[in-house]
Amino acid sequence: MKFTHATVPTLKEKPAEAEVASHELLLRAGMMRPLAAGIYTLLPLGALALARIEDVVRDEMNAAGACELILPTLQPSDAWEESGRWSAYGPEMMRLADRQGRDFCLAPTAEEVITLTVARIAPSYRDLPLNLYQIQTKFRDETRPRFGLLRGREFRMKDAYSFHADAADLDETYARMYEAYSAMARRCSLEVKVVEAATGLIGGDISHEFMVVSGIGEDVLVFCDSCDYGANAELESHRPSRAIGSPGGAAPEEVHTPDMTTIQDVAAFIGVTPEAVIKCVMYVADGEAVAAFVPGYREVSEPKLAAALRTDDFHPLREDERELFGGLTPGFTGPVGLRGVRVLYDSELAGGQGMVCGANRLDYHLRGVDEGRDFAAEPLADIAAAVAGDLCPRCEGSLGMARGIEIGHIFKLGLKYSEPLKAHFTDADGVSRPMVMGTYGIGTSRILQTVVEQHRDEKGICWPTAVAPLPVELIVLDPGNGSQAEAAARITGGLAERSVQVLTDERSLSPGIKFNDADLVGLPVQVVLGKKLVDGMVDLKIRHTGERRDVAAGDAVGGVIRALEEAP
RNA sequence: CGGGGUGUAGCGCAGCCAGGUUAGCGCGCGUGCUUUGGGAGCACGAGGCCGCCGGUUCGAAUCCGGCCACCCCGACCA
Repeated sequence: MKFTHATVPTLKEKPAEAEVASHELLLRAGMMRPLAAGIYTLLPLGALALARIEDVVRDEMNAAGACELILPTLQPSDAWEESGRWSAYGPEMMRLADRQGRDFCLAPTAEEVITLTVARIAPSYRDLPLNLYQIQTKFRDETRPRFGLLRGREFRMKDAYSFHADAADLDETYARMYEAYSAMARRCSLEVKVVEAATGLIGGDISHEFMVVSGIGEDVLVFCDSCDYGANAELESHRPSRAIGSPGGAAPEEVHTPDMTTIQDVAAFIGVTPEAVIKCVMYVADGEAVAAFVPGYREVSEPKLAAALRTDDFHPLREDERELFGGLTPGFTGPVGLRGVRVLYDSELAGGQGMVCGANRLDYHLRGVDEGRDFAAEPLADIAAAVAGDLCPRCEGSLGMARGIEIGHIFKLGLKYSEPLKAHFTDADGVSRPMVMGTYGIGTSRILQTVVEQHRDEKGICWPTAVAPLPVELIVLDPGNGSQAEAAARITGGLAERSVQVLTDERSLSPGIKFNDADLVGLPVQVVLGKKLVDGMVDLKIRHTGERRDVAAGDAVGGVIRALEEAP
């Protein structure tokens, strides 16, 4: 493939829109171009890299016994109405109407459609299990698209759906998908951590996310330093390592705390640590006032709060909603004597003694408050976020935090779709039962950018061989030189016989430009044809190490093959 | 959704505050010559609804209003 034919519009300068390295490099290396927010054209090299990644995914799915199919991307609302997600998915779904005014969406995922399809073609337990997947473009009208392909509104994803006669059979496939996903990441040279995750809009009981640890990740992860426990912060569980409260004993006493609305201020003023203060965060959930209490050194976890409240429709109290709390003031609200609002206490508050909290009176706090005696922490719920140093829920290790890029997510769905969409089968006893389902997604375009994020240096991308758009770039320094052209043809032909594709840069440009473009594009092995060819030598460069070798022109093909075998 | 920022040639930017010649610079692009092992030199040249609509003015890239697009931050921690 010629460099010019591949249209590789490299950029010398960083495009203004690129905030993260991988985004910048994909643009500068001429692999993609933006069309609108979160929507990109993949140019030939980008399309090739995506194809390599999707080949890996396809290969592992097939090896795990799944079969590929193609589902419609344009889907009628009916299916989504039946599952209840037409409304539940909200504004994130791209919706449109046809000329008759019938509602459709551009599919963000495909549980409904696959379930309806399988319901009609697999009536018997003899037809199960099934594991069907597709690799397709998906659409989600993200609140805030960003970081190039990492959070796009149009993106590529492999989505698989499995159907089983019982939960044990689902467990088996789930485990196989877990292994397949690990293998895909490995083959893409991505190091993943698997964490327990919330099931969100997809639903179901159990799910695991495949995360690439990265400072630019949008998810916060919690890990144990001694066992394999790992969880997304949105549902982690932890055991506190610090004690709350303070030495006390006496009855509650009001303290004048003018203008002290932060935990820090109040704790310092009264002479206790934040561990002794009860933090009250005020929310409005489904139009009702909710006071969430957590230890002063922690923050409320809104994803956990949503789970505890059983609603997503809540937000922190706004100025104009104060009357819902009977005029109580943020900063001075506490559990003692609080009435007329819904309350939730973080479990850690149970049994706290000698606590400090808002007095429900402007500019006053209470100290010497004991849970049980002065107020009852009911109901208890896990609504606080973890802090580094908390203890593991499973062992004696302690928890640390990291950020991660979610590349894959697998779910045990159970009956969430098969019941409403009536995906029933007849079991061996002649009884009709809903199928037990699983769903497994992996973002291939997101992997594309994640690979770049994890494999690069100051000069450009360093593609791992397995997913490089092409394995070799051949740089012909003087394309007008007959012997160089001849050698280029011979080497390209020799490599083609071994199924090694070559990107040939035979542009009439100065060498520096071609060298720099080659490093920017980052194919694993570079072959340079230049002056040394007179002495029968060519240069070979290993991109990821920068190592250069002189190789006899006659052995160039062998040299490249050897170099590719060594490259990661 | 809330807040902030930016829209001027393919890319990166200046010009705008203090309105007034043919709207500039670097890179890129075209032609010619010279160059050719890490982003070459000279010469000539092409390329702009100054995001869109409206207003103010003798005159608007510049001032005012509205809209659109893109980017960033935040989504309230008391």
